[in-house]
Amino acid sequence: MNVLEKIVNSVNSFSKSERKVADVILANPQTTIHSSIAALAKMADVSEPTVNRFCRRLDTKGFPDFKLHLAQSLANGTPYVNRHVEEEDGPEAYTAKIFESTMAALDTARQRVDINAINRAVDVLTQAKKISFFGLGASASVAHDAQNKFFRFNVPVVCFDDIVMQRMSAINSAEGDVVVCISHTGRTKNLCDIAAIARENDATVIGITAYDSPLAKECTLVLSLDVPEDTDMYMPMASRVAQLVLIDILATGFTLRRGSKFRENLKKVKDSLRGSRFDKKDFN
Amino acid sequence: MNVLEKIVNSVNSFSKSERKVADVILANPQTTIHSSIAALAKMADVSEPTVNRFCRRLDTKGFPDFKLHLAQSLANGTPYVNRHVEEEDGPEAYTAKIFESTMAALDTARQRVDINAINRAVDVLTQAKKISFFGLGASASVAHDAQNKFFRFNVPVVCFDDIVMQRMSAINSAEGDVVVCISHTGRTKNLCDIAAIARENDATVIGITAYDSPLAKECTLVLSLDVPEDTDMYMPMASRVAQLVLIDILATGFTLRRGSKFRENLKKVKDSLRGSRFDKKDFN
DNA sequence: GGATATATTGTAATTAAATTACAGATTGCG
DNA sequence: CGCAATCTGTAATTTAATTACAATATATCC
Repeated sequence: MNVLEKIVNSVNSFSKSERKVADVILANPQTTIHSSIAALAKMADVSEPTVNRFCRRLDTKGFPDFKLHLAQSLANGTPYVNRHVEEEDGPEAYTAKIFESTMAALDTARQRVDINAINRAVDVLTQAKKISFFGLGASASVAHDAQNKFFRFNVPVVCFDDIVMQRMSAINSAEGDVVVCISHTGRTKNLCDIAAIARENDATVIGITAYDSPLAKECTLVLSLDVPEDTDMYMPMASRVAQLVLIDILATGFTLRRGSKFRENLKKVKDSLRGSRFDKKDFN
Repeated sequence: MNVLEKIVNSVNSFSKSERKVADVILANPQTTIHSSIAALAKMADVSEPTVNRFCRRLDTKGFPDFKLHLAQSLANGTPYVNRHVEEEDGPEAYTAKIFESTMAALDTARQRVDINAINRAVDVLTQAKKISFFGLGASASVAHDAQNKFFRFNVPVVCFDDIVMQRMSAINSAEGDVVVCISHTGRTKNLCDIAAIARENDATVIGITAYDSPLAKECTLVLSLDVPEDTDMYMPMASRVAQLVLIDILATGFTLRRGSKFRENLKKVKDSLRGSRFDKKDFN
């Protein structure tokens, strides 16, 4: 385990002086790895053996060994152990924290995601006559993104962020159509309705939502992410990124399933954009 | 630069004995970081001062410092390798690869992002009379997401993914207004026009785009991400995720700047959603 | 080709750093 | 309040790293 995390986790088992050492190290991990035990002891206002004991308590052989571990932790990219943004964080701190917590969220998402479900979802999508992406509020932008990606596959794709349009679209769905409902909580009533309506009309409903949620119950197939969300900010952040990555995965699975000649189709779409863009070289 | 790479690169400038040291280190880097200078000297069959001189030649302060650098290189070398999806990948493989390459992209984005620019952007946003988010195609969903986040701050926020609406909105902008233009390549002609128009009308234009692009040239302030994009798939993936995280960061900076009482405002917005949702406990 | 200069390497001495042993201080508990 | 257990610091010791210098090898020039 990462030494920095270890320090934070075992803060309780430290003695008073050891905690002083921990505080100094956590406050300036970068300087610590370039300090001698004497310098660190002075900074923490403790004696040198105390620092040494601190190192040993963390299952390292001594101070030099501890510095080695610390250096590796820092390189690994976890300077800010506490990944939650706090009131007094400066731009440097909150930027790092948000990047890191997002990466951490993606990491857990990767571990928890159900590959089988993904495979079945790709199956269903490749066979779809029409694909609809529905999301409300925060999840609407994810739906838009999905539309943008699947649209390139030359498949009928629809995306609505308006309840009424979604409803009409759901009522008009038929067998062979696939409806993808996106909601982090899975507790948005309107979206549950949409899922139910679509199913009643024989569409296959894929839910990108929390497992065991009301929405999940209405779906044919559930893709759950279960990302830990920092609710302090009252804004969905990591969950939405994870949803986007999931969309990427579905789109990738789609193209792979369709085979190589299909990929030329994608290139055509991309090339079509050329006219609307400045050339890569000759501007300034 | 990575010490290991440095060793490989400067192999030519080493003397005979120094090369012996280099060989031993490259052969067992892991044991090296846990060895004393004496042990390493013995392994390489050279004297201790030779090892020390070797370390100095690599711009380190001495042997302990060298070990520190080496430890960091080793940790840095194996986070998540940027792995490209291949034709024959199964669901398990491409799922893992996409997660990992996204995480890798976020990692480089974090390292390259300009904290100062972020801070200034937050500055500008907190003082804005009106905030507009503009994106086209793939970047439209990022703009939507931004709108969704900043909307909660009770600031006038506007978001258009339609060129005509963007144009009209840009023309109507005035001093104190902030226009955020989002484009991965920064070469979308229409968006460059929008940026120019907005600036002519005294708005502050923030570009979330490639550094040194035509769009960047039209902006007051550029937030560049420079994420390596896997163009094999002909779909923007990692770049969009990075953009989203950047929006998260700006939004977070915004709330922090506004202070704690402001955060209650966010809670109110969130609570307002309650009526549209199923209760957390009593369904099934 | 040999003599001198230059660079390289090693030995031994020195210095710096880390660790240990032990004593004094503090805290908790009866 | 006093004893025991746990911390903490001082000083001694050990270990590791560095420096100074000498010896050796290598290159250069006449």
